[in-house]
Amino acid sequence: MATPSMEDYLERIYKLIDEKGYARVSDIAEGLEVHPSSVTKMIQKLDKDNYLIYEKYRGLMLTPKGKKMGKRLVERHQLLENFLTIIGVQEDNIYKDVEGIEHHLSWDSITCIETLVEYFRRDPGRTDELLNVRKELEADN
Amino acid sequence: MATPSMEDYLERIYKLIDEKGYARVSDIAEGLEVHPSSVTKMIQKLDKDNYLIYEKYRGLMLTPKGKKMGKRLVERHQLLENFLTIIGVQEDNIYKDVEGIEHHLSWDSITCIETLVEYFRRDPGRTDELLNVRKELEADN
DNA sequence: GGGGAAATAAAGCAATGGCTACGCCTAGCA
DNA sequence: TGCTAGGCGTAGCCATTGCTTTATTTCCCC
Repeated sequence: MATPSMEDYLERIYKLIDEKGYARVSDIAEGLEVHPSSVTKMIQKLDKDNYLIYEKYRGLMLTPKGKKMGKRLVERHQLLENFLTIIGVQEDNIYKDVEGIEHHLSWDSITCIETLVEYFRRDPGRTDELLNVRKELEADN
Repeated sequence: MATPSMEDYLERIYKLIDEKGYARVSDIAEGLEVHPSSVTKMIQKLDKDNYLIYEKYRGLMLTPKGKKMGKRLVERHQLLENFLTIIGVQEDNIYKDVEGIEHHLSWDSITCIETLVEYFRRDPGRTDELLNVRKELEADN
């Protein structure tokens, strides 16, 4: 099983490859705000766990396993951002909260949240009603 | 700011006091599945941070700050369980997921989730509709 | 072929939390 | 009142997770 940090790296790597076609150590380091040496170490771990194939100084390639996981991680992150946005969490809190919880939810929960987001997407009136509940609760104080 | 583990202890302590009137080291240890010595250490930390007043061998008392926080933590835990239940997460996953995320959500997010839970509570038809969305999504695969 | 940017290796540190071993209190029984 | 068992406390240690620092290596391009 991947640790939270491994997931962060994998997510970042997937995104970089998706956007630029490759993932360099320095780009990964910059994105995650860590030093390059930390990246090298983690890449070696990800290689050992077969998420990617790593060749020193040459670069890396995601394995099918790594691609699949990376994709899920990126989608999961996006989903959670959408979810928090929909229910009315302030922009400033969203990023940190997603960072905090994304590694701790079962795929079962993720699926259910997906459903929930789809539920609100299908009928915007539902979001309005949610907002009404909010206003009422706020009025009660 | 309290660390995740501090929150777990505080939550447990609050619950014990609420239910039995007092919180003994051994009860806390049992509840959290740790050794008593770990409990003593953490209690000292919680005392230092003014969540409780601790007298060796005598027991402990939550301060107003500790009571307030403990209450919030217990309620937060319950809320998250309710939330996951409502959206259809399997029982077996709920406890671990709540354990995982409870320490990583801003109070803003908690409030929004509270609203969401209230939204579904007010009209059970909404839960039915959510279930319908789920069935449709499942059918699509 | 040499210089500099990028990458890697090795060692170490810091935070968090837990455990073991042992010694100390104190309630409750005799 | 005094003893003792069980609960509690202290000190020191360990593991994990990640990150940094420093020093070295490699690659690429002029």
